Amino acid sequence: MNIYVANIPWKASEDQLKDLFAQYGEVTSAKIIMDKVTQRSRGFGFVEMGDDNSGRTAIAELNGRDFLGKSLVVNEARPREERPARSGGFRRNDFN
DNA sequence: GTTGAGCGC
Repeated sequence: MNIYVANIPWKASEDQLKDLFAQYGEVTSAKIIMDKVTQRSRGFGFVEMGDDNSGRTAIAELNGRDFLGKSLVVNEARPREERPARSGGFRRNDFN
């Protein structure tokens, strides 16, 4: 279950985020997105949970909840940009 | 040492 977490305070770390979600289920991995150049916290991150049910529970319980003084925004994450290597599949002009 | 809408490489 991929979960998108926004409105994260800049003082928060991945461990705190993982610990926060671990209360509602097994957290496979927690990651806070940092800036590419300055490596500073962008204020949002992603949490992956083992159980989809626990993930939904964590979303329902942590969405809008206070976290280090900021109101968290928790939602289901969108599928990441897939990195097409050399997938022998369809091409965009195969319709011709 | 700063900032606060938004989706990661």
